[in-house]
Amino acid sequence: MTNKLNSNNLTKSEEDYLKALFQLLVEGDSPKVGNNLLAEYLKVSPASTNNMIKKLKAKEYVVSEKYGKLDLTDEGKSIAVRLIRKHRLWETFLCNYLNFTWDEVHEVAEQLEHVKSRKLIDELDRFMDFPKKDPHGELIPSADGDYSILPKVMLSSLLEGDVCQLEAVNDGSVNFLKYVSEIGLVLSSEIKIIEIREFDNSIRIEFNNVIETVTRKFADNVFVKKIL
Amino acid sequence: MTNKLNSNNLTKSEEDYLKALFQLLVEGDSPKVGNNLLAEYLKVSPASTNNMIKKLKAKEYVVSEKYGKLDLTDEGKSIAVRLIRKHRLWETFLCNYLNFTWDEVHEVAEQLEHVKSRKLIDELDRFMDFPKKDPHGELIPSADGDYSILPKVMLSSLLEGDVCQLEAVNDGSVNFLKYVSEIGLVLSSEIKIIEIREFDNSIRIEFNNVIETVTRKFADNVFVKKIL
DNA sequence: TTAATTTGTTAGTCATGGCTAACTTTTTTA
DNA sequence: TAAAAAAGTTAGCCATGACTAACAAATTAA
Repeated sequence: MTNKLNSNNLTKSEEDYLKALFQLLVEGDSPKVGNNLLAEYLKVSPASTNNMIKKLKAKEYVVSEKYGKLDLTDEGKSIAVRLIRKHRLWETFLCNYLNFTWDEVHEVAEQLEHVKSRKLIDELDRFMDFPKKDPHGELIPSADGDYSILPKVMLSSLLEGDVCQLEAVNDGSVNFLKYVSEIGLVLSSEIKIIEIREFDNSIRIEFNNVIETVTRKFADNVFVKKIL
Repeated sequence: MTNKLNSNNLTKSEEDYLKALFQLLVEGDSPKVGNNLLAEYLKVSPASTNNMIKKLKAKEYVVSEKYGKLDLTDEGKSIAVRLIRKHRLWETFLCNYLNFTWDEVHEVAEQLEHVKSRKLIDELDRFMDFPKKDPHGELIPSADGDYSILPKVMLSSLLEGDVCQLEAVNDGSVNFLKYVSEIGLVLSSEIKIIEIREFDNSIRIEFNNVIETVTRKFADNVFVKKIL
C-alpha cells in the first residue's frame, strides 16, 4: 500500500491530468511525452498544462526537468491505474447491466471514475464477478493495481487470407464505435481478410457471412488475434 | 417536460444549493427559509449563499425579494427532485447490490447524484425493478418527477402500549444510522412502546424480543406507522 | 417605539483551473 | 551552423465559489 493511506485528495482536474499522462506514456505511440502533447490530448492550452504539471510535481506525482519530458512517479502511476480500473469497471457495468452501447459508455464512465470510494469500486467488481475485460476488450486493472496491456495486433497489419478474432477496439472516438457496432462487429467476431487494395489501402473483410470494405484508418483501430 | 430539454448545465455547487433549498422548503420545519438558514444547512458562510442565490435567481431557479425569504421556481423544484431521485436510487443500489450499510451510503450517493446522464439513472431504476423506497424508507421520486412524502409519524409521538412498524429513519446523521442498525432495528421492525419516562423523556421500546431504552432525540428521528 | 438582536447584503480577498499573449529554450532543417 | 519552427514557460487575465469584515434592513424584546 502507499504511505499516504487512502487520503486521495486529488481534484477532478488533477486526476484527469494524471490519467492522461499515463495513457500517453504507456499506451501512446510517442516515446517521449511533453507538455504540449499532453495539452493537446486534454484539449486545454499548453499554459494550463504547464501550470498543472507544476502542481503535480510539487505533490510528487510527476517528475520532469525544466524544458524536459514528463514522467510519472510510482504514486502517480498508481493513481492513474486506479482511475483506469474505475473507468473500465464502470464501462463494464453500464454495458452489461444497464443496456448502454459501446459508444455511450465513455462519457458517463468519465464522470463515474471520479467518484471517491474504495468500497464502491471493489464491491462493483465483486458484484460483476471480477470481470477481466471491459466492453471494448481492454484488460481491467486488479484491485491491487496490476496493470497490463494486451499485445495489440492491428487488423491493418494482417495479410490477405488471414483469419482473426476481434479482441479489442480503440475507444477514443464515439463515431468510430458507433460505426463498428452498426456494421455488426462485436468482441470475438471472426474476421477474414479477403482483399487488401493497394490503390487506397482499403480492406475487404468478411465476418458473419457478410463482406464489408473498411478503410485503413478503421483497421488501425481494430485489434485482433490472428488465428489462421 | 421542461422547455430547456436536457441541457442541465448546472455545476455541482448550484445543484447542491437547489437540493438543499428544496429540502428545507419541503421537508424542513421552518415555515420560511432564509439566506442564513440555507447557509447553515450547507455549512457555508451567509455571504457564499447570498452570492449563489443571486446566480440562481438570474437563472430563474430561485425567487425572492430583497431581504425576503427564498422560494424555488417550478424549474428549480424539478431539478431538486431529479437530484433526490438520483440520490435515493443510488442509495438503494449501494445497499441492495453492493453491500453498503445504512450509514455508509450517504456520502457516496452525494457524489453519484451529480453524475449527469438521464439514461444512467433511468436504466438503474429499471435494473432494480423500479423500487418505491430507498434504504431509509423514503419514497423515490419517479422518472417524471412526482415527488411525495410519507406522512411522518415520529416514534416519539406515540403513547405507552402503542405498537408500530418502522417506516423510515432520518438519514441526516451517520452516527444515528449506525446506532439504529447496531441495536438491530430495520425497516418494518415491529416496535412496542413499553414505557415513557416523564423524568428524562426516555422511552423503553420492545422489538425482536429485546427491550431497549432510547432517548427522545432518538425517537424524533425514527418514523413509524401505528398499527395498534 | 426605541433598542437589541437577528438576518441579509456588499466589498474585497483567496485558491483553483481555465485562457491569451509574449517570451525563452530546444530542436529541426536549410 | 545559423535561421526557422516547435516546444516549453511566464505573466497577467477571467470565472467559480469559497471566505471575512463591515454594514444595512428587518424582526423581536424591552
